[in-house]
Amino acid sequence: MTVSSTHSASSAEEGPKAANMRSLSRAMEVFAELQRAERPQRLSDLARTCGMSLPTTLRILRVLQDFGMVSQTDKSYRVGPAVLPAARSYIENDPLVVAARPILQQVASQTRLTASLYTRLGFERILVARVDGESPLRYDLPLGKRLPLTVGAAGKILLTTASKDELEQVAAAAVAGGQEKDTFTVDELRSRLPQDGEDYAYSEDERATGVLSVAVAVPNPHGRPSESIALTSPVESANEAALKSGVPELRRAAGRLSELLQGSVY
Amino acid sequence: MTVSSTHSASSAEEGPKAANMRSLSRAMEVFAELQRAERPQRLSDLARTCGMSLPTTLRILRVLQDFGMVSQTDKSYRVGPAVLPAARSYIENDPLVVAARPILQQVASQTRLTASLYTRLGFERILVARVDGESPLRYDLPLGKRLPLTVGAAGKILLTTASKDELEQVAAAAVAGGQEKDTFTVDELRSRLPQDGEDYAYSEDERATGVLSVAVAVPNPHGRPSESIALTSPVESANEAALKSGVPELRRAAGRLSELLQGSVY
DNA sequence: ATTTTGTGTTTCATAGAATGAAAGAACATT
DNA sequence: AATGTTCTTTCATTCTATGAAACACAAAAT
Repeated sequence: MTVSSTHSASSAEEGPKAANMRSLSRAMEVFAELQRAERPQRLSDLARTCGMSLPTTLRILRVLQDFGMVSQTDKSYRVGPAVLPAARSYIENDPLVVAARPILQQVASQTRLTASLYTRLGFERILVARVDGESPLRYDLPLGKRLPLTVGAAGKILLTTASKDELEQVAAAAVAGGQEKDTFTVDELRSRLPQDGEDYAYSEDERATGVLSVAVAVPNPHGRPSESIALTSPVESANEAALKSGVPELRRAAGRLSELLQGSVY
Repeated sequence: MTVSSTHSASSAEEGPKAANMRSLSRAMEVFAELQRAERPQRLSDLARTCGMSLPTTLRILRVLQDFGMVSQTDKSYRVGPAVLPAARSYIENDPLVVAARPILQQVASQTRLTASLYTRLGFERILVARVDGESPLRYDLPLGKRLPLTVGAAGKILLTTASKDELEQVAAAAVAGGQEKDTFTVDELRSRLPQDGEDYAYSEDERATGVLSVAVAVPNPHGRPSESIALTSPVESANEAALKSGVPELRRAAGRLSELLQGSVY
């Protein structure tokens, strides 16, 4: 029963990184940097940003390219097409995501709101499934979008059980990531989080203006949940009370999903 | 001006693999195997299938897990959520895919058929963009789907410039992948491909029954195209003539996309 | 043309990381 | 409990990953 995710901080700076598999770790950093960059990168850029030598970076890119994880045109590298089948595989085969879809569907139709499943990754959360309610939130499907933990109901609820130490890391990461201003403190973060005793989080105009949201965590055997489900609505079509009335429904859904994390099943 | 993709064969068997970065190559094989499996895998399964020792496999999984490329629940491993942001990054930032969208849109609206962009990956092709015409082909969005090269217009057109040697590899891979029967020969494959002089391929009931398709390749500086665009329709709403009348439009679209592969642009 | 500056690529000796055998823990099954 | 299986850790050895340096190439500057 493990759902761990160590992943030491590190963005541009040096991360004390996991001891093992240096070359693989570095390769993943290059890959991550390619995503972060959002545009084709030259070899020398990548080498500098990732803090490794040109030959090493080149060798990494060549192998990743062999597997389609990286593409090259002329002298510039970018994320390659192999990530698409990988994502498809995740969406279609991940037991939690697969199980979540009908459950979200049910929640959405009962509440008539948009229901989403997030999973934590490092110091962010990722939208991994969504079923729209009556008033969809956006035109594009934001599946796979990286969102902060510190903002928005579905992020905050994942932090309620975090240790002081971890909150500090989260706060630091948020500042480093530019999502919070430099003066952001752990106390300020903690004040946003649900009070003890509350098992849901609420947000209003937090992550996006005009958007209301409630979220509950999906319990797992560790007591450190890494998934949350949320109800979201544009401010025009719902109010705080309407959203909060969906909380019991959310709780039930979370409970059902939680069973999948107990291990026993698969 | 390089768009290479060496990627020595290898599925379950030993591939003479690229000499470099053994650990990284092996890690990518584990990752590929996780996708192929389509269900959570145990450590020992992965080690056996990939032909590596348990400790090595374990170490690889741990690192991949740190980066979210792999998830673990209990004793079983699966593809992790980090692939979603990666795929998103690809779709939103890859210059070719980004440029293709409006072009496919135009083709689709002019022909009223579904227009798709495929890219070759190893001995398969992957759907990387699609714009539906009047009669959409399916309910689900098959983005990232792996499809054979040997079947379907968009696959075959990518093989027209292939060397005899490469065709042999393709044929062998198709047999090994179970998409073709054991007796499948290079000549049989070649007979499916467009005649010399034709720059488009046509297929009918090939990859899927009731589906017609024409495709052209997107030329690149090597003369070994790895992208193709296709028009597709269910048999009920179009016939061969209707599809083929879209070929000029496809050619123009391919020409525009081709410019992006000339390198000079970025 | 010639130099300069900035890249990318290859080579090579060395350090140190990746490796598998073996031993040791956890489990599961009998 | 006892057996068999799978997972995990340790550790000595090997071979791979590494960066310096030399080389190649291109673009810009002189």
